[in-house]
Amino acid sequence: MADAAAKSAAAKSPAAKSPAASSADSAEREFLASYDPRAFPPIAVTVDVVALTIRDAELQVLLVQRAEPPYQHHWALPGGFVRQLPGPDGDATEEDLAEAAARELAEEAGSRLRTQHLEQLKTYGAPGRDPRMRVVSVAYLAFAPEMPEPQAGSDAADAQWVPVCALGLSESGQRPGTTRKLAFDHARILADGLERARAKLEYSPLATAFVTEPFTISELREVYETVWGEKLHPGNFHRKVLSVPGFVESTGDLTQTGGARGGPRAKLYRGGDAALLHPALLRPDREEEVR
Amino acid sequence: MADAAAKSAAAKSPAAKSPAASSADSAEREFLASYDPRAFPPIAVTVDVVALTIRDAELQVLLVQRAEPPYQHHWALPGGFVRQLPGPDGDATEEDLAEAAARELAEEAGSRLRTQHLEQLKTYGAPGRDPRMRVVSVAYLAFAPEMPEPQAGSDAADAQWVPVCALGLSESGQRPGTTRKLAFDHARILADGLERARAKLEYSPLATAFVTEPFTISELREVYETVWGEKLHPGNFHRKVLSVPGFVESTGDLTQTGGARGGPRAKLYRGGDAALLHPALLRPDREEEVR
DNA sequence: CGAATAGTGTCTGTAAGACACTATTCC
DNA sequence: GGAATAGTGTCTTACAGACACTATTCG
Repeated sequence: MADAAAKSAAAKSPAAKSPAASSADSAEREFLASYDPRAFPPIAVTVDVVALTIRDAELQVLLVQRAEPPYQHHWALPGGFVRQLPGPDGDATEEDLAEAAARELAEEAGSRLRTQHLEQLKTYGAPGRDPRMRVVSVAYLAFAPEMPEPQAGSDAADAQWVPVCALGLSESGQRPGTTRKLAFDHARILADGLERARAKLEYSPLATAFVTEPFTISELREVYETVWGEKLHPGNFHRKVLSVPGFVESTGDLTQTGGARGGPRAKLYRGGDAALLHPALLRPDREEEVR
Repeated sequence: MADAAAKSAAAKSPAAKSPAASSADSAEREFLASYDPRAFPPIAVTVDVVALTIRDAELQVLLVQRAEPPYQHHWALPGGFVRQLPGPDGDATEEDLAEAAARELAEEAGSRLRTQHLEQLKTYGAPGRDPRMRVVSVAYLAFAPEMPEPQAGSDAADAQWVPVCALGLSESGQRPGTTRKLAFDHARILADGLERARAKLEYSPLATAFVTEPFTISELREVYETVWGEKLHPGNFHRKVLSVPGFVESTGDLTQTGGARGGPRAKLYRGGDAALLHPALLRPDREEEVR
């Protein structure tokens, strides 16, 4: 519906609203819509990424430190403009949104970051969310297994994994004046990303994106416990995971050693072929169920 | 992260990648980012709306007929550009994305359309999805109760409720060359909207957005049956709905008459205060559960 | 009256959670 | 040996779905 701009111009003059008039000047309006894109109100399109991982038994998010104002020195989600690169053949090769998100992640967190999953989260376009101009940001959500080292940004002032609990945001919405305050509306984007992640663990096999294969059922349980922030019953969790068809499949191997604090060696698994978990692993006691 | 455009320019010259260089010319880059928005690659931002209702016991979607090329005479989802209107005080009053979606709906379907629910669906930004220029479209999903008459568009060539089954798209993806082919990637957007709607009926009280209050349990069941395309067991459905706290609440009244083909008068209900259904009303036999 | 519908009762299979228990391994 | 963990068994409760049944209303 890109020609709606022409229609919107027509709407401002009441006479143009009649069906008879709408085809008379259609050629001109089409010309405007087709060949003068800069006549449109400038709206910048960016992508921002909520990249989550589990480090030190904590849920952590990748943040970069802003070098420029506004929000200079504040921490923000990695992200940036969707590009229109000149392609190898001289044509304008354009980036898909997901590609742009993956690129920003690689640029700002280093290419060592291997993301197991990248999905679109939500789009944020409230006027004034960027003080300089109208910016519509398409947010993505990424999951990564535990990375061996903190990320040194290759294209950002600084990049770090930060425990989400250190950011002082409650389940939904930001608590004011606590620790680090994120730039723009990134606290809200992060909160939405966290809620999405928590919900997706219930009915999708995404927990496996947080661990490296092969993994044990206990490692998988730690993912759930960390993301949900609740202790789960080890025995029941174990039985439940194995009862979901396609969630995990056995490798036949065992861990080399038992647990650090004792216990037998555990069987090893890799992710199965299920795209949806059935039955789902529901979060315990959700009486809240917003009324 | 709107200043990423400056960064992206810097990234093209390798020297600028070093942290030392990044603060030297920061003032200039900030100037560019702040005051020359038209220097950015032009990306148009539109909103498109998947507006669903139930008419004649069928799930129908609101479509408008395109008056201009490309896709002239094809049907498309209502939508259009996000505007930057001059406000009453001379300031530029900008539209929020949801406001833009609601406005397009009113303009193209008439203000009589009262939407009970409007939520963001997904954003579509693949290069080439509009043949004229780069267009990123934020899609919204709307639910409306049965409207008394077909909508005559106030700002579109033609607007109509169209049964989704007449559009020849399967559960996901479009079947080629069947009946009416939608413009752009709107068939995919519609398919995504349908899947979202079907899923949301399971765990949210959104079915009530398709009926007018007060309603009977049977009317509510028809919503589920129509959206899911499956017959449900009347007795079990009845008991289940009433067992979910806050889903519906009784008005104490009865229908004036029994069913058209016989049966006793039914109790009337209105929507309750639940935001989430617990337990959820899951779709029957979903063995597919994509493997 | 016959057919269709509103609403309830009952039974079965499945799943969730609580609890208990054994076997294995670390320290 | 003591403590912690892997994995299994069992019991209770809750819920989904199948089926049966009554009562009410339309034609």
